[in-house]
Amino acid sequence: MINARKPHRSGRPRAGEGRLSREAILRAALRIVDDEGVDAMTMRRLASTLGVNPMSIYHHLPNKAAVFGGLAELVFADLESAPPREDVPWQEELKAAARAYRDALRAHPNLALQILSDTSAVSEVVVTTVEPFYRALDRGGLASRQIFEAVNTIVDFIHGFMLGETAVRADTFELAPDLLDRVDNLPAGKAPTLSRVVRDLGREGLHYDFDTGFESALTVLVHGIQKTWT
Amino acid sequence: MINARKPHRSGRPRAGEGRLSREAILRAALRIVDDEGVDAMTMRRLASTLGVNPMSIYHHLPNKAAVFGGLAELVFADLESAPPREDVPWQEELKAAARAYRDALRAHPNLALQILSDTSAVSEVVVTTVEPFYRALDRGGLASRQIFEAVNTIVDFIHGFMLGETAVRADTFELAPDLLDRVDNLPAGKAPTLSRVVRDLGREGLHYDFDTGFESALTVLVHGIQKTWT
DNA sequence: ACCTGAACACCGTTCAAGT
DNA sequence: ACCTGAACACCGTTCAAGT
Repeated sequence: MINARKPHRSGRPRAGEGRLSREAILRAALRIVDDEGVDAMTMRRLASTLGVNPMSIYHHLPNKAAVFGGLAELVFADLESAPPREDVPWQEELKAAARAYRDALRAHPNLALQILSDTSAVSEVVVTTVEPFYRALDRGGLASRQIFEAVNTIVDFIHGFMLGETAVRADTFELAPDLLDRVDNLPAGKAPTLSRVVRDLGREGLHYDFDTGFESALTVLVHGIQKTWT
Repeated sequence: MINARKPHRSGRPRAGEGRLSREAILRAALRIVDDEGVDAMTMRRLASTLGVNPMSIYHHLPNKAAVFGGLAELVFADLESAPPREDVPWQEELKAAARAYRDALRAHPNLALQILSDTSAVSEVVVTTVEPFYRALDRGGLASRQIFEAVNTIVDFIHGFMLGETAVRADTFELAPDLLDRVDNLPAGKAPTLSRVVRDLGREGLHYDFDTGFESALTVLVHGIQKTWT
């Protein structure tokens, strides 16, 4: 219970004292989520951080879901300012859009899962956030329907990727101890190809690097879009 | 509180009466999740369905997270029996693996999000479940490292796709009313390409079909893998 | 209009006690 | 060994009352 202030006594806030506002509440909520994770972000905890009665929050946001919805906005707000770049091939522009999108989610790892699983938050925010993808693919000469499908594919990939990335703390993690063990403990012949691949990679020191994995996937996706639709 | 049985009186279960077991608990839990969603699946509710004291469950599973972990196993268990098929090109085998993986998750839409966001559940289960992907790509002639990256890309895509698909009830939903409205309400010039594409699609009746979107993405991914690594 | 206090209907889990 | 009952330390939210 760090940062807790005494609740006001009843009635209007004293003059000069910062009053509660949607923005102040969301800022405090984001801090809690970033520092301690989504489970720590309870309405009671949030109120205590703000030095306020739990119920006061409900005058600015209708419920807890709305708090997380507001946080989704906050996270994607950083993303809207990416400037058009016509000095690189459209393929590079597309990759840049994907990297920016990933970075926005990565800036608040504890929040990513919450955002990705909140339908209304995602759809609300994705709309205003995908323009760079659309622009790049438009420059690539794709038809509207193709642009639409391609963007969905890339965005879905990024979401799935972030699910994995934000679930793990480090940028790089050793699959070897974990994965090799598990594969070795499988009944013989259960997953022969998987076993062989994992052992092959084990030799070169099986570590997984998220940046490399992301770039590798972007290459595949861009190649695929090109081959399918240009 | 449908299906609730009277709790036993204290002591051992009467002879002949089905005793509590990990399996019976998980089956009941899956039923609750499928019927009423993850939020309804509380330990107390689960116990009441089983006609048992809430604490009895803890003798078979250490906590609530373990219950959901067990459910993840259950869902993926259906997947392990897919037979090798060498009568189709490796590209088709790869797509078939992806479709089977999606179907397994789709069979329990309410559980999908829970599974996807549970790191330990996913990693535990994915290992035994990805062999068909590995086999297909091996037949495609990719090197171990490339197989590894390609599988990660596809699986991440499927996860992201399922995030979207399971968040929405219907197989098909009309983007038009929602999306068109939202795009029209954007400040002029904010997202010109997105606006144009959405209006283009609006003309042909902008509905989104998950099956079509999934197949379209598979084509892109397979093409991309081919172009990048073969 | 904005904030508070008490209360309601829940949670997951620990712990000691029953048989 | 397996199950129970009571209790602990929480939740989100409603509602009536304060200023």
